[in-house]
Amino acid sequence: MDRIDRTILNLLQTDASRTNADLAGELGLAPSSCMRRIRRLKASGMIERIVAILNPAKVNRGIKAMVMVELERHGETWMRRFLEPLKDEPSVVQAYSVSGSTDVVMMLRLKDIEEFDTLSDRLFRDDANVARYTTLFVIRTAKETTFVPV
Amino acid sequence: MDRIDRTILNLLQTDASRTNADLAGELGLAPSSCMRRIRRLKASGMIERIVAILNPAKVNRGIKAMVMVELERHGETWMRRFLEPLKDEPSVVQAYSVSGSTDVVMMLRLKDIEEFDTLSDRLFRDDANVARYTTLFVIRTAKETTFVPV
DNA sequence: CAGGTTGATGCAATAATATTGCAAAGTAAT
DNA sequence: ATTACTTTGCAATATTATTGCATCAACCTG
Repeated sequence: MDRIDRTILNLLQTDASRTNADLAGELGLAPSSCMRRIRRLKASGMIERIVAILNPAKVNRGIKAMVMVELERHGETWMRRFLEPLKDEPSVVQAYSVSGSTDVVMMLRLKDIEEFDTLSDRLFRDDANVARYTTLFVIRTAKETTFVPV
Repeated sequence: MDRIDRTILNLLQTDASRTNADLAGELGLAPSSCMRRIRRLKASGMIERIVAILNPAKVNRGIKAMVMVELERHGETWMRRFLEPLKDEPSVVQAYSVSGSTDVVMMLRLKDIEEFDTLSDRLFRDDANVARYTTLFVIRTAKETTFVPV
């Protein structure tokens, strides 16, 4: 992990559709050397995956909400029992257990309010272990990036 | 936007490093047709970008925190004045203005607690318009995806 | 329902890009 | 200095993307 690797990571986080030769040029490396570095970064797990980022509004997922959940019983088992099913909920894009009086925070990507209603019925109101939940709807997105400086 | 386009979007959201021929095969399309669809999806802005997703822990950004901020004055101008500078903070990966008593919610990606201390000094304590802020540290990440079903 | 328009398709040729082997140049430790 | 190990660039080769073109299907319109 030298300066060149870090530059590669930053460039690929911004645009992974660039050609290898292009990247190599920017780094002052030969294409083959550059490619071997990228492959190493993938193999080491530093680069987890290459994905397409969609425009949520254009694919009909314009609504974003955050839900903070307080559980009745917070123990490890109950926590897992609450978190596990979230993995299968396509509308749940992020779910974390957190410090503080709130137990879980999650981010939802929704089509409309009705979808929120249906989902919160299923995830919160029907779950006896959910003591309380608060929803914050996103009004404006000032920043939203997958980029992590390295 | 037919069923084929939707499938393409879902596949590319999962793995955008697949070859076009590979994708085309899975869809039962000729490579050229598949590629033209992808290009159209990019041109229409539905596909925003192709990026590399890194493993935060492996690039020394293992700590994740969420901060909820309440402003003294919440008007449009003050809101913008608070949000705008966040775009230039590499540690701030998400920032939203939200409904409810909290004005702003943001997600931070940090190296260590010291970095949090430095950052919160700069963003919150030094800003006279920040009335109150609460920090939730992420204990466990149950789910975190860029995938939006379409 | 014939005729025309539009847009999507597959094929095949071509261009661009990725991948590999290999010799040379660095690097670090002793 | 010598060795062991890693990284590099080059050039040949293999993959993959891209384009032109003829065909086909859907949809209007008169």
